Amino acid sequence: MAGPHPGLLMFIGARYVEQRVSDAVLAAGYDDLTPAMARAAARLSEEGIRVTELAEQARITKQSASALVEQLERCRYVERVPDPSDARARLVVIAPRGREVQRLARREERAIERDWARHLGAERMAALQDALVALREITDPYAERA
Amino acid sequence: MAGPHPGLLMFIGARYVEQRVSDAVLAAGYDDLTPAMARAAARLSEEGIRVTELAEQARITKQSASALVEQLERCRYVERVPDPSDARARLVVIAPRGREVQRLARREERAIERDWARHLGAERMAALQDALVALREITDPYAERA
DNA sequence: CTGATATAGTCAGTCGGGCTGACCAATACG
DNA sequence: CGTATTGGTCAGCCCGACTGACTATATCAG
Repeated sequence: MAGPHPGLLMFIGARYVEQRVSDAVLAAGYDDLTPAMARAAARLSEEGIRVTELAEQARITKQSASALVEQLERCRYVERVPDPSDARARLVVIAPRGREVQRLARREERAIERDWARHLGAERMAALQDALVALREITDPYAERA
Repeated sequence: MAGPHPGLLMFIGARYVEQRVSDAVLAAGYDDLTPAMARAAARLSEEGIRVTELAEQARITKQSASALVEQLERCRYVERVPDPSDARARLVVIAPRGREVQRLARREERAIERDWARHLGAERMAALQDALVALREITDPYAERA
């Protein structure tokens, strides 16, 4: 009776979202963005961030983060500028091309939410969101930012 | 207001489950099981399955599946026996050592469910499960088995 | 001030786990 | 039968993680 484990169901849902967003981005002609690049780029803004900090947030090594940023730079999704407050560091800043993709991705995410709400009904959708947020308190104690 | 996207929240939850189960398995001394091997092994039973079929279910190529089965066999988690109904094929069958790990993993999953239920309360937990199952209808139309 | 330590980042090398393409062996079928 | 299909392997590639060793700058204690 138990049915599939909620962890598996969440995995399926998460995979669906990633696939659909990635398809939308690809369909819009951004064919040089790998999933790993996209995941890193999602955390960038005009503000700028250091490679080390990015690595911590994404929970990868700074070497991996550095490699991803390099690719992103080559494809003109980001730029690297010197950090005025520390000569050792450089800030990774989102570039216009990167912003476009971020906007696109967010639009697709909103579309997914609408689809889900339509399928579940507003009430169950709210309950889902509520439970997921509450669960995060114990599954992600170190609070990664959205 | 919008809050984090449900897809991201599901990703966090799924990652938590995978990590915790994998930790439990490791702590029990099964240190030669990689995540990919474990994912493949989860789909095996005494019944036996062909590599090609396993590949389809896991959505990887038969070459990848074949490599994983080879590793699993080397570590004595599975055995390969000839398929009596087709001389080309061989059946991948779970071995005793593999069964042990499966039992261990299921036990940990149940523990996670208890923890989650305690944190959310029975009602919200049920609502979560309900919504996730319903959502699967549109996020996994080709119905992968648990 | 200076020397020790910490921090930002890179270089080099490894590994796991996906992928494609080419291929072999057995089976099924017109 | 001969041809197409199917189960599976072999070979080679690539991406994205990892560790370890290193440079350059910053910071802090004495």
